Amino acid sequence: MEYRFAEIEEKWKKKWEETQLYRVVEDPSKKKFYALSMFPYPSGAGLHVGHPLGYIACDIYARYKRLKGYNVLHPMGFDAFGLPAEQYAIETGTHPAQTTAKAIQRYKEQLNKIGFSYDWNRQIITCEPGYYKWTQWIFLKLFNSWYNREKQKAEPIETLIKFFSSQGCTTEWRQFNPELHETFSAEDWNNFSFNKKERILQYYRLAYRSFTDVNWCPALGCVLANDEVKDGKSERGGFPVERKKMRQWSLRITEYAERLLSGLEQLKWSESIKEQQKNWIGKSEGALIEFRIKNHHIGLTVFTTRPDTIFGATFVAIAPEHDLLQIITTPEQEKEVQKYLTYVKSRTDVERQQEKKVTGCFTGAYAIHPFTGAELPIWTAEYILSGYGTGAIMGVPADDERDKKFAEKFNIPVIEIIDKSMYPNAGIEDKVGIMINSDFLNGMEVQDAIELMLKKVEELKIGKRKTNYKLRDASFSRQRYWGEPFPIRYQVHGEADSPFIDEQSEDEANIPIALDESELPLELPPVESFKPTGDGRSPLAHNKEWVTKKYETDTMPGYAGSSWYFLRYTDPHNQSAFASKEKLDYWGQVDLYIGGSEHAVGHLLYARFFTKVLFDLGYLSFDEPFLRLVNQGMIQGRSAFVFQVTEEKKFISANLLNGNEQGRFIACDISLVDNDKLDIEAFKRWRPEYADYIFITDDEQNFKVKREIEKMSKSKYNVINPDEVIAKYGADTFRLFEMFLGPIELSKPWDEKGISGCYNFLRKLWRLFYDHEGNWIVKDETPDKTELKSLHKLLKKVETDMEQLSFNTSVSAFMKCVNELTEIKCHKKTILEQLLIALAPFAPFITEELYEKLGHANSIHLAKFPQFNEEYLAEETFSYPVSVNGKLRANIDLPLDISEDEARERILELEAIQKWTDGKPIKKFIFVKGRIANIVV
RNA sequence: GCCGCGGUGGUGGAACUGGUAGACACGCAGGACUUAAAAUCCUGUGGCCCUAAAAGGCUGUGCGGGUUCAAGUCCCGCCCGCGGUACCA
Repeated sequence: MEYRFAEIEEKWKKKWEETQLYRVVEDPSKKKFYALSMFPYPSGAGLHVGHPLGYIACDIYARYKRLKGYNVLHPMGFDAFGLPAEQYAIETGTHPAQTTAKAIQRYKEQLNKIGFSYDWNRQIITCEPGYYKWTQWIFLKLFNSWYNREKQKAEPIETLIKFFSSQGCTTEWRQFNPELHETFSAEDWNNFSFNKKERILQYYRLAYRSFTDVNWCPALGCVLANDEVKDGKSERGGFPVERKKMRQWSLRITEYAERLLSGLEQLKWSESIKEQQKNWIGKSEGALIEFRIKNHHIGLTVFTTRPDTIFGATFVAIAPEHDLLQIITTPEQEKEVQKYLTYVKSRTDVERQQEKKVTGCFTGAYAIHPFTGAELPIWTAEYILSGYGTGAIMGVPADDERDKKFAEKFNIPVIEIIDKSMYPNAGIEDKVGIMINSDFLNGMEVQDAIELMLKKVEELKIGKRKTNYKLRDASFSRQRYWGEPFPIRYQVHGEADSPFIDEQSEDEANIPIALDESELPLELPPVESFKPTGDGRSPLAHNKEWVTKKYETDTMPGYAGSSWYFLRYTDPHNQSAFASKEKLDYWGQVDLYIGGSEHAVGHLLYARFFTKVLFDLGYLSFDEPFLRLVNQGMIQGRSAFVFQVTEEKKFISANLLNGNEQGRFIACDISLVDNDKLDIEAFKRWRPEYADYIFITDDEQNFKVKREIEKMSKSKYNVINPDEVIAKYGADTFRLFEMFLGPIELSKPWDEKGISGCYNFLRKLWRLFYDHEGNWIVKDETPDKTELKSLHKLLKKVETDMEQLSFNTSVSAFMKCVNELTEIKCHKKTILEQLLIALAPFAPFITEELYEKLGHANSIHLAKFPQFNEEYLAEETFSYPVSVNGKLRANIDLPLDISEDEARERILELEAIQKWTDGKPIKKFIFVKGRIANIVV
């Protein structure tokens, strides 16, 4: 009987579904394990071979854990709200719900072919009202909470209201938000109107609406979060992004900066992802220092991480957007400053990033140096960012690269303050050296000077220690249709009190009112057009009923639903809670999370934030969602190109090109290429416009294409569809091969050449059970030592590999074991049975089939993973490599339990020893038992 | 620039705490079977030298140094590649 994978896989897919083999329920008698793959966004293009890599790895581990006796939660679902489906809807008019449903169906079909052990009963789809009801519910929790800095946790907004009504708000109050610019007494508070109170509360709510700078993408007609913008362009589509002030929703993630940072320590994540999150959060410790302004009563506060360098400060610079700029600019400089501001505004973000010009303008004002009393000119410059620190700096040209350039350009004096002669390799900004020209700091090491200056500044009350973070609040509204509606309605304007938070607002100037939980889900209504309105409002504004009801017309961003989906899997059908406490407590944190590293600062940070908030509010008993994170590498495609000669109807084979030809490379579909050879006729059918072109072939009549490794994508015609691979070799081979390609973290091109090795392996395995004539050749005999050793060597290897997810080496070990068993003609049942169980996570179909043939009524996937036994691995003799001065000379078999002295005797008895040592006396005899023997002469 | 990761045969990649570098697979070469091809099986396969052959020798993990009886692995100084990030004070 031959190994007929198609039949086998069809048979078991059906059976598994019928018997609900992978259904999992909470079972307190068993230890739980939660293995999760990042759920996909189902695009119309379907899966390519790169997508399942992480899923397969996760599935192997989940299956392994199950064999090890764990109760394993291994769910799958779909991230279904988002831009691509909506862009498609705008182009075609098809409702995104339809496109999405179709794509999901396709994805599921493809996934099921690969033989995953998902419990599909737990499937979740983020765009279904049953799911997004709870996304909305969580939004309400965010809206109705504030961050208590004293207790370092989120609390219901009621506690803040209670505080205000009994204590009011003073500048001394730790929670006082300087953005508010307002203090009040308890009595004031109690007399405030509803709108006024709400306006103040907006400064504390974890989800709040404000008028702020946002990344506006005109082409997409919507706002983007910082992590959705790359190099001044939108991550999706690559459209230019502008800075714009808009009224919109944000999440106060900045309050969690410190916890998001310190929480990383305990996590088993890759260094690179942790590092990326750390950089994104961007903690830096320094000081706020106040400079008095000449002829003004106000002060100017700067942020610096180098207070020690203050004696080197020769100017002060503020951001062009700084509030004080207009106030301090002198009449003489007024014109210049206005001119400069016009210039700054004309510069787009992209321009700013590409050409970093040193520009600036003197304001005419002077700051008074707090120690020397010197008058420092105040400049405004575009290199000072309004969003970071205080938007103002003290310029120290001697010790800061940018300040130095600035001073050089505008002829500002430099005062050297640090002697770095002791550190010849130190850069200008390195925190080393001895202080000079710095009054009471002179002679000190930089590190000590920083500390002393911090103390001094606080003592003199001209500043204080301050920790700054780069992390910004997360933009949370999208002027889009295909997303979760906000459970918010606006209070109709028209009352006496001030409109809304920002005075600039012009329309629907209202206070946002949270819907009641009982009103959820607030379902997404139908609209006539999916096009953005063009005036910055979402397509929901087209829906009259929606507008009449004063609902928020923006929708939530893509990451809303994906920031908590892992919690919903624990209890996906719950109607009365996002998940029950018991189930959340049982399944707890995700033990293993596998997904792409592109989510390093987006999804992974938001998910941690949501988890922490829910933890603070008492809904969870853990505040980190993902204990261990593994990022699978990308599988790249090998794109193919044909060379077309300029202005001639001619293509030239790539191996004939010498680089002097004039022409261009045209991407060609890789399905038309076999072993770099193009099927010319097929190419002409694919691209009829080239039907009458001439193809110059090489001596062997072959037309070769140029290959290039690129990201796999439909537009590059280099996509490999897993369905095709599975049809050709079967899912088991596909799974093995994806793992065999290399470590999962590694990016590598898909090269199908090697797949035959994996396919052959399975056929060799099959041959251990059936001979060429199809006779069953498994015997019920007692295994001997060699056979046991071969098996247990494998079992041990697999077990250690599993914990490191080092699946490529495991697959190799299986190959080696099967080779060995084939060689010694081992067809013994006990050996083969254990081999199958160990292999089951990797190749679930073939192992299931053979296991049944061995006479088992139960599924192999419910078996127990065989425990390796060290005894079988023990050697009787060991072949000691004997080296002289580190150079290997011979291998000598010695009994394993031989003592060191005896071994030395035996080695020294060897005749050849004289030759090796050249007759020189032996100085030392190094004897590493079980490893090596080395003689030093 | 800064941060992180890496550099091993023709290729993908192995190598536990420093201890016989190149497991496993592909590819390639030779052989068996076959009229032939495919498939399958067997043998060989880092490079160089020597040999009729066997045996043997030298060399070899990006480059240059160092520590050690022993270095792909540790230390110092470079080079290159990938990923992230950037007027963040």
